[in-house]
Amino acid sequence: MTSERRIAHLDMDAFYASVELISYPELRGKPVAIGGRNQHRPRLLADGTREFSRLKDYVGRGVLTTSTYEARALGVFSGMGTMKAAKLAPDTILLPVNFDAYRHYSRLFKAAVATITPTIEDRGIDEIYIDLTDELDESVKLAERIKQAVHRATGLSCSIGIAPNKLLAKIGSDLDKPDGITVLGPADIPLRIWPLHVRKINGIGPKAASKLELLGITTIEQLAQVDAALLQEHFGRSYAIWLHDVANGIDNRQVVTASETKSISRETTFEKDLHAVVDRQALSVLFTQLCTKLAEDLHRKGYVSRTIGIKLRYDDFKSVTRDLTLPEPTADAHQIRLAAGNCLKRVPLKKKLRLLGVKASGLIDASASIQTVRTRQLELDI
DNA sequence: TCTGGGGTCCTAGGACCC
DNA sequence: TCTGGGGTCCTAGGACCC
Repeated sequence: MTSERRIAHLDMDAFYASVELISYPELRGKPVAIGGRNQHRPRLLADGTREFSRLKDYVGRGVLTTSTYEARALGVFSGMGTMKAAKLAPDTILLPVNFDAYRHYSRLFKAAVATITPTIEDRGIDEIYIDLTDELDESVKLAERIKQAVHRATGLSCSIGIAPNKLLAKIGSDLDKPDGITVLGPADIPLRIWPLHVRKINGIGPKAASKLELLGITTIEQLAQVDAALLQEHFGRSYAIWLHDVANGIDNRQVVTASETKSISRETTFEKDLHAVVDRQALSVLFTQLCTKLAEDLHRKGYVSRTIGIKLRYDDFKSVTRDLTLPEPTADAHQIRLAAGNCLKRVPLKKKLRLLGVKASGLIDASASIQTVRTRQLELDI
């Protein structure tokens, strides 16, 4: 017999923006957007007050990472081009991203949750899943305790959804934001899940959603009731089965508490598009810098990599990748640069480029790798 | 004034080996 | 000489997520 699971999804409220407000409390209640580079760091004036950049001060490429709820009310959202946001709401305060601070608060809130309950799955910097099945307390009580612990540790609020699986818990945490608690059971599927747009399902992105829309499907209810054969025609067997399951609230994924890093990468979008021939010198310098940073990342995290890859994005936004598996794993900047250079030779370079990236995959624990090298050395000696 | 950076997972074809 | 599957590795691209 299987007992009903109890899964929570915890999502920090406007996380990056909320962390910034800890440093700049005078911005509380104002529209604030996060994005862009360091020249938009606030300046301390002689009278002790701070002067902030505004969206209208921004020039160049880039998107907003997030915004406060006040900015969202003006139509300024994460992922939006900064220039576009500036047109909509020119006087919105602009702050540069400060990932070190976000990582710090991320560690704090996760540690706080861990003092309440141990089975936690990391889902990035600002969200986690928690398996509460073995906890004794009632769900709302538990959620309140977790929220209190997070608030004590960080001063920040979060929203929590509790449901029989990850899919519903994730949808639930979004239903009462910010600072909410939502508990969903099977009976809530037709009442509270089916009226929602299919995009609320984690795993249905823009492409799948617009394909569904062409079939006349926009709500989860319509997806739940569509003929299975029609879905298979348009999406292939396994994705069609998955769509049908999630529309009916079915999701058997476990909460996974440990996972291994699969790849590490560095990429950069240029201020202006560059051409492989005309801007050869500048590109080469950037390319080497990326490889050096990647090598540092590998060293710091204790990995060596068997497969080095590159990514290019052209001015028409199309991208290509190439990769190369090496005979021996490496974390050496020069080796990485050589391999990446070889990859670059296999790519068309007529169009202008807007992005260049380098990636290390096939990661092996560096200390384990030393062992295999020693073993091989011994075999050679024999 | 379009569209960042760092990830994961899936699919699919070809090489190669048994 | 021709004809098989199966399994694994490598590569490329794409969708999606935070």
